[in-house]
This record gives sequence, C-alpha cells and structure tokens, in this order.
Amino acid sequence: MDRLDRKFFERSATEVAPDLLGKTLIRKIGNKTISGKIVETEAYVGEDDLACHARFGKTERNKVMYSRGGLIYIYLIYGMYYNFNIVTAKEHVPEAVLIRALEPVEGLEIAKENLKKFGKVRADKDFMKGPGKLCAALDLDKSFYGEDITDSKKIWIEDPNEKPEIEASKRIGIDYADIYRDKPWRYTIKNNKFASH
DNA sequence: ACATGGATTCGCT
DNA sequence: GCGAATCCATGTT
Repeated sequence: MDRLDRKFFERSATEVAPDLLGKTLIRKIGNKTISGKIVETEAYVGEDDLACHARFGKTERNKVMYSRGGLIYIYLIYGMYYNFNIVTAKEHVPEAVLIRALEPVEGLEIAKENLKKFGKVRADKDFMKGPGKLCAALDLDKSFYGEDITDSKKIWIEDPNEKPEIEASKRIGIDYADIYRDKPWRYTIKNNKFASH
C-alpha cells in the first residue's frame, strides 16, 4: 500500500480531515505493529477559527502548526491526556486535523498493554475511541511532537483505497468558540460503531 | 505571582 | 449528569 505523502497533507484541513476517513494509521514499536482504520477526525482551521489553538497566534506549544503539512502536533490536554493531530496546509498556515477514533485492526493485545501501562483509562472496550485513549493505546507522547508522518519509521498512514460514506457534524468540546462552535468540521464514517456518539 | 479553564475520561449519583 | 485528576497557556494583580 502507498503511504500518504506531503501533497496529501498540504491541503486545507477541511479537505484532509474527511479524506483521512477509511485510511490506515500504522504504528511500529520495535518489531511490533499496531494499526487501525481512521473513523473520526476534526479540522482546526487557522487563527480565525476560535476553537483552534492558533487563535492567539504562534506559541511555544502550537508553533509546529505553522510548518508545512505532514508534521505531527501532539499536546497534553487537561493535564493528563495527549491529543494527536496532523498539521495540514502550507507553511505559515496554522491548520491541523485531530484524529479522534480508530477501528482496531492489528496489534490489539499490544494496544491494551499500552493502555494498562498508561493507567487512568479502561483497557477493556472501545480502546481506540476518543483522542486521549487513542494516544495511550498507540503509546504516543510529547516525543512525537514535530515528527514527519510522511517520513517516520515509527508512524505513518496508508491508503487502502476505500471510499467510505462520510458524515459531517459539530466538533466536540469547544462550546467557547462562538460562531465556530457550530461549524460542521467533525467527520465520521457513517454508521461506524467505533466513532463516538 | 496567581487564577482560570481547556480539542478528556472515568466512576459515582 | 457531575466532580476529580492535574499540565500548560493566557490574562490579571
């Protein structure tokens, strides 16, 4: 299968986010592999988007969003969970796609071990559903900040050439974002039980 | 220097 | 449905 390349990610987040649905996220840990199908994403679209971390301009935390598409933006949220994003668009344009849920495909036992090691999250069911749990399952942390997903040996995305039916809805957990609160920039695969809600 | 709240999740009510 | 866990960025003193 083909790995998604720079060209794929150097488009607007509102194009990349729905296009990522049905793609396979692959994580290599030593000689072990964990993989899953992307079933839920959200687009965060620059400094004007009041839900986007770039709404206050460039900071130490969000600076990687200003680089070219294909780099990883990962950050700690609520003091205890990581959220995994992929930067999109061209350099100086701060957009990103949050990966919110995977349908487990490969390496499920390793993923569950990772969750147990992380603590705080249940390892029994829905263990790649939700951005915090997904990061724990794939053992993703701050050390992935700025990693290039088009080039990395530890994590990448492949295209199995599926064409899933896509549904757009409001983004989760951003009630503070004024008129951007209701933008339909959350994308799920229709009727997929591994996506939330 | 301090107060506030967040792109979350769990467990209890 | 609500509170707790608890780091980081922002805004105020």
